[in-house]
Amino acid sequence: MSAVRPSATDLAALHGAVLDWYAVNSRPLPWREPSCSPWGVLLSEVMSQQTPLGRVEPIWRQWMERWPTPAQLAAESPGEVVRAWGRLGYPRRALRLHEAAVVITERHDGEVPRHEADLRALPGIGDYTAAAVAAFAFGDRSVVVDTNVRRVQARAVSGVAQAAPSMTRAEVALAADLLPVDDEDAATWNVAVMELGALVCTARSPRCDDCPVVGRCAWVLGGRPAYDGPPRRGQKWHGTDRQVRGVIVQALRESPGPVLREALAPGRDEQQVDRCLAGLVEDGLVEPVGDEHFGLPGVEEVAG
DNA sequence: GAGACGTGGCG
DNA sequence: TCGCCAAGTCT
Repeated sequence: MSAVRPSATDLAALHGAVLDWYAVNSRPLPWREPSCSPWGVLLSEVMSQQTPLGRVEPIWRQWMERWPTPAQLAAESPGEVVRAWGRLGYPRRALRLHEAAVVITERHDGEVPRHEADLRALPGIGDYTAAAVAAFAFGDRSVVVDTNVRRVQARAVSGVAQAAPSMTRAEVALAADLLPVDDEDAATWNVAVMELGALVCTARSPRCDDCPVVGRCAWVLGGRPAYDGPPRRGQKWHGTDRQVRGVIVQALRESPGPVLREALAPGRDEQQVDRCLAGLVEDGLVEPVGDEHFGLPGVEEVAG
């Protein structure tokens, strides 16, 4: 990626256009309310990893109702947390959220840490989420780079149809260059660029007619050239361990207590089921109970 | 750094 | 229909 960097004048115009657009077009998500706690913000960010926001919102509301503080989640059994995760996907996130709640309770006096480095040290919190929580919960001038930001930057600044398969240092450096100097503007800018990527500068069919920066978009100005980088690795699904793991965990979510091994994933290859079970136990998502049963961790009541 | 890791909706 | 994709993280 070339080290394109807009001039100060262009940068100011870019900031103005995007911030104005956001002021009018932002979605009223509950975790964007000023009254939302840092814990609520952290929850929303982890739930949103690789997951459409529409699916996140109802679960987020349930969690905030049930566990309004880290200490309350920490006091819950991991299994009930995995159950409450529902079908959001990647249930290890639920487990890590529980672990993070324990760490916050024991080492941070029950308060979500406000510094990016401390956030980054929590289980399940990577570079993106640490920066996002620091920015959105505490108003930090952190550099937030997610898939939306990467795509908007790729098009508007670098002039290519899409970003590379994995994030580069150059992309982070560019995002840092684009960040407004003012703290408050920076925090809004971070969420505004993400929102622009989510609503207008989308992956499939970007709505350039509705874009506040179409007039200064390097990709549009360059005639919207097709992507010519390395292909993204496609994810297999049918028949994979991943699918069987999903079947097993869902069966356990639907049962009040441990389930007989044979009833976990009926009709599936036995060897594969055993392998997946071993992996799930290793991950802490499933717990063996007695000789032939498996349950969600810490959920011991036997099904009728 | 490549690959694993859920789930469901959309073009 | 079916591959692509969605506010990534961890090993």
